[in-house]
Amino acid sequence: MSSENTKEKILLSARKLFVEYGFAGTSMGQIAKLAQVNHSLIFHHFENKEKLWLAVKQSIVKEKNQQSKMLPSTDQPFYDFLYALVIKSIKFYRDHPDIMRMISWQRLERSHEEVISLTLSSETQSWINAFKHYQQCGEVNPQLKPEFIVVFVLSIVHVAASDHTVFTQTLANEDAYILFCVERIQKALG
Amino acid sequence: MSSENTKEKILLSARKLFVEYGFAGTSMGQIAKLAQVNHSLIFHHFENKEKLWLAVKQSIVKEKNQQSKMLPSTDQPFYDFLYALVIKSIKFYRDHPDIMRMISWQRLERSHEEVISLTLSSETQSWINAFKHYQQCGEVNPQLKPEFIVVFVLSIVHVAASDHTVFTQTLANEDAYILFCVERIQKALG
DNA sequence: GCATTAATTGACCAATCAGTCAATTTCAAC
DNA sequence: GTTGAAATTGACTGATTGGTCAATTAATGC
Repeated sequence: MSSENTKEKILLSARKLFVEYGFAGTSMGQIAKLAQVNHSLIFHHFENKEKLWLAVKQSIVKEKNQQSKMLPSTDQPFYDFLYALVIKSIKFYRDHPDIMRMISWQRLERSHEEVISLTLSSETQSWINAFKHYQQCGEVNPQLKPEFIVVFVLSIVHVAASDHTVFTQTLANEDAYILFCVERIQKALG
Repeated sequence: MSSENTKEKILLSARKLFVEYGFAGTSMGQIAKLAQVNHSLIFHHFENKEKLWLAVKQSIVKEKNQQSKMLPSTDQPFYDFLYALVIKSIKFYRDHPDIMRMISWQRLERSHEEVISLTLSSETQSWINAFKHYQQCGEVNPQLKPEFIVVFVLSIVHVAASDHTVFTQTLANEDAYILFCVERIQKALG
């Protein structure tokens, strides 16, 4: 069963390089070298570069869907729920940096392809339902559109998890910022 | 003075292609073709691909600093200030899509280079001062760290301006969402 | 053990890559 | 009008690109 093994090796090497350097920035030669397989083997197993890219993307989608950040219980007070949600989301992004990078590459250099949609929006619906629940409890302002709340919260979480270097070179005390976010979101939605 | 003209043509074509396809995804041949100049002329005017990239980046930084989104007056009530700030920022991003794309390319494929820092953080200080002012007025909670406020607001604005397709395929009524953001931020910071 | 299928190899391809260079043209100053 | 410098050209390079293909090797089913 060396076949599946090498195919896996190629896929892993391709993933490493694609995530790091993107589609255009990665060559088949580099992938072969990293995977320590013959150049032509890649084409035998994955037809061409496009297909290999899609295979890598699919493997990331799969990983994302498997280890999907489960929603915290909605039985607890809203603040606890929100805190757990934010922490869990940030941890998820931190633990799976490939996903965010792949999404970014896709948006920049492969925005035309929609065959496999690699987005963060797949779990939106369960988030919406959770917020609706807290609106019925009276812990969240019932006049607010749940869809807006989700985008609002996700924006903040997304930047907190990975992106804040865009806005400030250094953000002293990241943990304090996360706490800040949770408290401000609660206040905003209450 | 055809010289400066062709140099400008090359720079504009390079910018168009770099912004669209990134560094690795753009070839000198493509640039020459688009600029309708001889291939070798590019090297005469810009030495090599790296230098050309830096020149493009610098031209974008220049444009950004010139047409920098001025801070709204802090003489008005906080809500009006905040609303103007958000609208202005979003409009700025929408009117200058090259800037955001270039920042994204830089972060993905050229994270090593810091010669010219193309960031959104250059105006952070004036934002901080504005928020401090409203904290003294009592319109913004004085216990909140101004640095945190800036990152918090910028996260929301950034996504509202360009990014929300990451989270939801379609966000019905974007204007309503912007209003939603302003109101929620005000509540969060009050 | 034999036949069939799949995995693996290395040689090869045309196209494209960034970059060089000598020769020529253009232009401006005197 | 001559001269010197800069702009422009086209031919060229060696390396790399994605991809093919026939031949060889290894694994599998019977």
